[in-house]
Amino acid sequence: MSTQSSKRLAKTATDRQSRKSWLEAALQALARGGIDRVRVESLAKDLGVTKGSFYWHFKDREQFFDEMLSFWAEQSTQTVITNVHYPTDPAARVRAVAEDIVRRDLAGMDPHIRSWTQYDPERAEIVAGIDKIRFEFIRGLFLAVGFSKNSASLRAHSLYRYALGEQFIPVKESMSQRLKRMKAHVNLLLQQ
Amino acid sequence: MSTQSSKRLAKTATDRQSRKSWLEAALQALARGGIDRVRVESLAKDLGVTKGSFYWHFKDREQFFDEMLSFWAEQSTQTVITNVHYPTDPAARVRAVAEDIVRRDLAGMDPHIRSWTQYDPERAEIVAGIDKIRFEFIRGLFLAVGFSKNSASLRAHSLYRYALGEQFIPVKESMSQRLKRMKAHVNLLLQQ
DNA sequence: GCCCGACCATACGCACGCGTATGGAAAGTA
DNA sequence: TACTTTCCATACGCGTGCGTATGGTCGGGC
Repeated sequence: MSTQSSKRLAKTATDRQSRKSWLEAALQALARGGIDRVRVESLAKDLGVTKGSFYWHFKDREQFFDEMLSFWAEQSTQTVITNVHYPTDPAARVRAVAEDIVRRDLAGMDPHIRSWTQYDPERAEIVAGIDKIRFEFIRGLFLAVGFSKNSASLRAHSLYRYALGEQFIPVKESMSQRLKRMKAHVNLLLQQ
Repeated sequence: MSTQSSKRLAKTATDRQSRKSWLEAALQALARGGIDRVRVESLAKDLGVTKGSFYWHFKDREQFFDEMLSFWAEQSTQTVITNVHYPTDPAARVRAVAEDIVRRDLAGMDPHIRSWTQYDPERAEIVAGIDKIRFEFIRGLFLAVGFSKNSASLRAHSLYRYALGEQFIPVKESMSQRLKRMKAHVNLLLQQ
């Protein structure tokens, strides 16, 4: 029984791959049309298979949604915090991270994830956890610059909320414009 | 034929009232569960009537959605810009408006409207129009303080995006906390 | 008192999409 | 080669919710 369950947990490589392709297709669909467009038969069509595959890999749509959120959370925190070969100068680090946020967010999933999970308390809680992690990371950057705890919190809030707000503005703007504004905004935050 | 059409346009008072009650119920439902929960039979139940009423007042769900958006846009721009007996001192005006934004947004429809219209280009365009109006209003406030065109634009962007980002943070925070942070943020923007 | 139009109730057809049941191919295992 | 496991295809039942068709009620003009 223990061997059985362990074998059950240790999925094969193709299994993982197939699951992953479902999740990736789902996030793409989410970004294009919201959670309402994430439908198993539609995704199956995109992947060139049928529902049979879906219900082999996943229990049902709800559990699939949970995995979507985990999938996003994982690759989201990774790209933000870990993958950093940023400058050592504290102020320069802030600028570099801010630029990265703009760049990542343009093709980002954040607004779609939020628009979706907003009405589901449990999932909203998970997103709030991600927010907290990111916030603390940014706050640490400002602390390193030399701001007081309160000042650093305030500036981290300003930066994070600015980035969030930026995502929900559906203006057709070039990335350079957004980058330019973000730089100016960061300049304000780094003052004094 | 002209009398007929004019009579068709001039709805009765109860007619208007009934339509309005449908729209108000719809916005409430939108705020609670997103556009997916805005369903005619559900709204009918809330209003204590049946679908018959809905399809008497509105053509179909899509047209009803259009009216929802118009309804929100109208009362949204009104409360933001027109209804102002704000201080005359420019800087004080900025602070007063910023506070009002926080207060209004806590019970606001903005995130729900955005989460909904985001995936519909035509409706997103309408929301973008509202954004523009608000932005210009805020920009005018900073111009009145004495900032240059560029500086005023930047600061208006920062303020508006901050407010937007704030709406999408589902943290259980008291209004006083949010107000406090907003004040601090505005202080940053009013510097120099 | 009759009629007409405004307003809503009731009942139905229909599409869409979820989940399930079952079959089948292909690859591994003995 | 027989048997099992993995993975997907096919077909169906079923609920939900939209739109429509039709009937009913009630007040206001003539």
